[in-house]
Amino acid sequence: MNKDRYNGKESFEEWKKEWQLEDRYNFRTIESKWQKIWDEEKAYKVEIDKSKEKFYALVEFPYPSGAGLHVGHPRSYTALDVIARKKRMQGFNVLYPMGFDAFGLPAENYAIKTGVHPAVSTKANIANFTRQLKSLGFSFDWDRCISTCDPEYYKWTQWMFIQLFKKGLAYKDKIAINWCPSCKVGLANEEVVNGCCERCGAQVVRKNKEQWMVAITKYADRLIDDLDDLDFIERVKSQQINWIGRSEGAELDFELTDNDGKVLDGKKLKVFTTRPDTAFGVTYMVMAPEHQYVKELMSRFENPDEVQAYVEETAKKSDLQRTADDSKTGVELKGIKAKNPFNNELIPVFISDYVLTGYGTGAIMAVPAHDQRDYDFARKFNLPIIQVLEGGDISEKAWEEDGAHMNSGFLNGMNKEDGIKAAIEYARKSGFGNSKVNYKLRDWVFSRQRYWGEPIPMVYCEHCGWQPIPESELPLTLPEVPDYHPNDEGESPLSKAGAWLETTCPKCGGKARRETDTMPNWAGSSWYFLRYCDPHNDKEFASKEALEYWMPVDWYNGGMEHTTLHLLYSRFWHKFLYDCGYVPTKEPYRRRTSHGMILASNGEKMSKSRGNVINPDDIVDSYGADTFRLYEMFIGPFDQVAMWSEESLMGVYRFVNKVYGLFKKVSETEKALEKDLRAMHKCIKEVTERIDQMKFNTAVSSLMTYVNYLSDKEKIAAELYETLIRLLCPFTPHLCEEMWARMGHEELAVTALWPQFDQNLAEDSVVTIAVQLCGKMRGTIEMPKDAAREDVEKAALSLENIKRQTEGREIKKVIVVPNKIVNIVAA
RNA sequence: GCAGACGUGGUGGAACUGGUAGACACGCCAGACUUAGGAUCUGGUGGCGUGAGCUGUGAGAGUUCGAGUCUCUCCGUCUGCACCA
Repeated sequence: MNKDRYNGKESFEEWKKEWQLEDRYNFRTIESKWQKIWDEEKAYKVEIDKSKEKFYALVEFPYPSGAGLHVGHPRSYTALDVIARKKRMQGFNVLYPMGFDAFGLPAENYAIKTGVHPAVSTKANIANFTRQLKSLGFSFDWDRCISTCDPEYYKWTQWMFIQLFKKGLAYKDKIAINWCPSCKVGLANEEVVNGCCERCGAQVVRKNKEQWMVAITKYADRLIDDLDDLDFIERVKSQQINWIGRSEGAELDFELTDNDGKVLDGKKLKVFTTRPDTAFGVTYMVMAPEHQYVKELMSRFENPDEVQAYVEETAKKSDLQRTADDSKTGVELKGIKAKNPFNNELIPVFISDYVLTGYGTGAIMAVPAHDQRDYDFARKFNLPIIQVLEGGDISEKAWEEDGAHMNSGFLNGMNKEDGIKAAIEYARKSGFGNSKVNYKLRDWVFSRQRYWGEPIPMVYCEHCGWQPIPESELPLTLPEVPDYHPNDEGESPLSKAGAWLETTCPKCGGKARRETDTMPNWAGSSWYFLRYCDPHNDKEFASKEALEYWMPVDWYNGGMEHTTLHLLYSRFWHKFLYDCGYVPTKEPYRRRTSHGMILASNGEKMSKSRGNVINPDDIVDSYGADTFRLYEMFIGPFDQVAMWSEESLMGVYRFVNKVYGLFKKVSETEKALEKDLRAMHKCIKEVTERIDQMKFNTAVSSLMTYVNYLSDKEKIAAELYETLIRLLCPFTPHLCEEMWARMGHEELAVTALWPQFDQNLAEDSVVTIAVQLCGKMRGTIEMPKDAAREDVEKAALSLENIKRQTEGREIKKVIVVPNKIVNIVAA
């Protein structure tokens, strides 16, 4: 017998004497007692058990920052903890793991400031997070805890990168990347918010650098199409689709010529357009200032100085400056023309910064009559505007709606769809173009000029180029470096790692140098849910058996801010592993939900600088973990933002104490009446359904209603109270565990069975029916459930109120909605 | 500008396929009780009206026996994307 459970007493009887004297709920001793017992008995440890149905609940693992847990974290963790606990009580084999996304910039910045090695501070932070998470009583299987900065973990992240490289999906390229001059680091498109660094807010500039890239664009179509079968909340789906930005159109070649129409050999200007059918309305062409032809043709221009000046001016601008100002600027490339392949007309060519180098081909055909941007530009530079779609007035602005084609040769009279088809067909036959799909999504910039990340397991050999290190040498561990500063040239601190850098080429055995960039912290989090399935495996990242049993994740909850970052990356990464045959499912997550943020009581974001941060430790200390958990579930609709309110928290605190106090009224001899059972079954039904629907706030109000009902009673039948304890257990496990033990149960409450409801008892036997006169409420009648229509009608018409008000009026019609309403329509 | 979500008491928010608007909680008011505790308990609480009653879900119209819910127009808030050809 576990003496801990009886507060050190020898028997249940002796312990009973102790708590019978207690009046108030002492959450401090009770919560820590059960946390210790759960820990010792490994109550949440889970193994593969094929006799049971599995359920994999997942929350985004935190970055272990020095600030500790934020009140936002437990909103997500408690929600899925409630779901995991309920599923466990319903007999599922539940995997609910936790770990740490431990590589990242703050640890490195801290190291720069203090000299403390990131590994040291990260370890301390993980210990603090673990303590905090345990103090909240989450049912994580701590034996499966992982950390992305652990070499045993990042060995596999590196291994997966090598697989990407081998399949040609990881490549080194010199491109203009987003460069944060403050962090001195390259950023992925997804990390740039409004032209600024997501992390520090500095304006991002373009910088040409050799970078490791990962070809996520190869998966663009599948990342869109496979969303169809997934149970993701709509805004996640639409944001991902929007971000990938698929658009169908055509690529067309426009030959470049000199002023007299003599074709310049090999210089065809390729453009992408979604409307090839408007080609007869093209009156000029525009290239991005970065376009390679600008450099290549410079000697031909009659105004090279002007062109060069514009190119330089554009290069100096940040992306933000470039997009903030939408007035059109540009320079004509004098001395060259483009030839419209549809009508062989010669048209001028410009450079302008409204054409982006990163999208399509970096050049456009301009149709000012039907595109507002082209229209603005044409007006400013006095270029002709030719209408080719009927229906609009183009004297003031572009006509961007649909209309039959005009001034368009063989396309005249066609609608949009046919016109596009015909134009592409013509281009294809004539050999100057074809249909083409374009994406806003860019390949993933995978290099970071940083210390605290996974080393990229590649070496450069003069003879053999980039080579992956042999897989037997993994993990390639992070070397020690004299200091953690990146330099202004954008070289990683690893470039100072001395002897570590020098190695031999795995192919030719000659001299080779290691890559010094590290991976972005989205790398480790792209596959962590796979490692949870088999976290201690040193032969594979996870065994086939474990992956086949546990995958996919059944329910994944996390922040909206990760929709186009982590969530997209990890779906891609997973699909890649699937294609290689390493994972059994083509998608990692079956269901994805998202919680709303928790704001300070005045509606502002909680932040250190505003000084309005609520520390979970303080709340646990003052009110207990159960109150904290329950409050976060009661605070409002789970998917919406919520404001922290200590006063509302008090209400929940009272409720928790009330449940404790109710125990005194529980009587073994008391029998539950039918009315009691109806209240109970109704509560079971509502709580069960509402948890599944993620309506935690109303699930809690059902429990409150039931508790209010019970507290009106003199004595409470044991059955009624036990059911309450089981229903409440996922929300407030410590309290429930204690009360469950006091009810005399030897097994843990967290392993108890989830109550079932009886549909007949969950509904009322007597219903209150509203009586309306011409749609206005006049009174109510009590009727047995499913009473006959005539009886209901009769009862309604005999209501005092109705009699009085219908006197002398003709009753035209009586509408009876069973068990709901009677509407009497009178003249 | 584009896309999406939303708008309900003093406050957070309930209301399943159109069917008693305001569940549950906070706050407030009145009372009880007390070895004073973050007390607790009882009753009340959308607005107007002594009352029967009237009125009420951002504004206006419409469909319907009946609209918070459906349709249209407008106003407002939030989120995401933003010169994507």
